[in-house]
Amino acid sequence: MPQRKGRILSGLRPTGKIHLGNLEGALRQWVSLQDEYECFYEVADWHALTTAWEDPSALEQDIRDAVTDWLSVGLDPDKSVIFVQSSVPEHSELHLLLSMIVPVSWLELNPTYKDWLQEGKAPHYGLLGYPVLQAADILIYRADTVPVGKDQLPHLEMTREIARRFNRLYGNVFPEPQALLSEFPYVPGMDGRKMSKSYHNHIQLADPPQTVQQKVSQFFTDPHKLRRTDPGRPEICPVFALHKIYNGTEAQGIGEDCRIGKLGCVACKERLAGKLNEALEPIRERRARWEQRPSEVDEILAVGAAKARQEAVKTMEQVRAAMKLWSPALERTPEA
RNA sequence: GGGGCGGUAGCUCAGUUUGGUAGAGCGCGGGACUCCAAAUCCCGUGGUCGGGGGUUCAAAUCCUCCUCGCCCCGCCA
Repeated sequence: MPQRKGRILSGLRPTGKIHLGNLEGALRQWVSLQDEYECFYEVADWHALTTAWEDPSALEQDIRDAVTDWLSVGLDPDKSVIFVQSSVPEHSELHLLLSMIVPVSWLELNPTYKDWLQEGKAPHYGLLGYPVLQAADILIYRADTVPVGKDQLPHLEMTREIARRFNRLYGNVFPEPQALLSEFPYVPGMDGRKMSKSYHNHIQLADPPQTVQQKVSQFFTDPHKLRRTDPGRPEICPVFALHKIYNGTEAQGIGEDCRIGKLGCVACKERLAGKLNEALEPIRERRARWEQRPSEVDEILAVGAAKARQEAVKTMEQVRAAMKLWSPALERTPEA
């Protein structure tokens, strides 16, 4: 293995087939980091349970769909460790131990938690502890680098504080993970809000060309541009935002033509759909191949889990030693 | 363990007092209008009324048992 810059842990909750927002917000960067860093990419199925606990029955398929997409966009199991969080039970042990040193007051500031309360919903233990589990995810691999967007910085700061507190109390076990800050293009959905599965405004990588075309035609546009020849405002148009991502060479001209009323929205959308399908086609082809080999996907996850677990087990040995915990012969497993 | 409140459309809820054809808003689908989309207007889709049993000509509504959820109190660790 060549010398790498450091070790990365990143993950996504398995929400099924991934969409353009996931692709631009995380996966594209994951792919590009594979050669420079030692990468651990996690399917955070326990995190998904914080909202899907009532009916987890779809999780299994969602995990398969997500990983199939990950592989289709170029995550390479020979370069990166691709695994499912719950396949590495050591995460839960570290989470438990960390939960002892995390004041509840830190967690009550979490915006997600506060929103939950605001909506009058009954919060549960797991939701409150979400940031602790995130910290465990990162620290258990002794990752020193975490790729994040600006909005995710506070979450990483929590992990750093937890690591500092642990290291001060018990000894220096964890590197304090650094943010690998990067600018992600804003990916709007069909209604102009941020693309998200929960808004139902998303375009999936697995969508067939006709579906992509249809969804693009349903995109929100500048409401001032009522007629084809009316001047539009590309800066507020989600279709233009996507042109900038997927039609880099023509985007500027399209923006100008829109602004002077030379280009109508129908034509503009048709051109975008074409570019989008051009970009998605190779992904779709690879996806079709992976779909025919589900057992290979399972095998990749099994190998990934074994590699991940190897590191996690090592970390937990250090953690138990640092905390001077009772340490029986854990290797002795019950007779089958 | 005790008590209070609640479960009605995909979502938020009204309707229960006084039994009489199950509603509204939002969402969703279609249409009109628009180069699309949005907005607006029109039309439509919407339900084991948590479950069983009972009273009654008739029960979302009254009685009863059960179940689930939230809150408060008590007890134990």
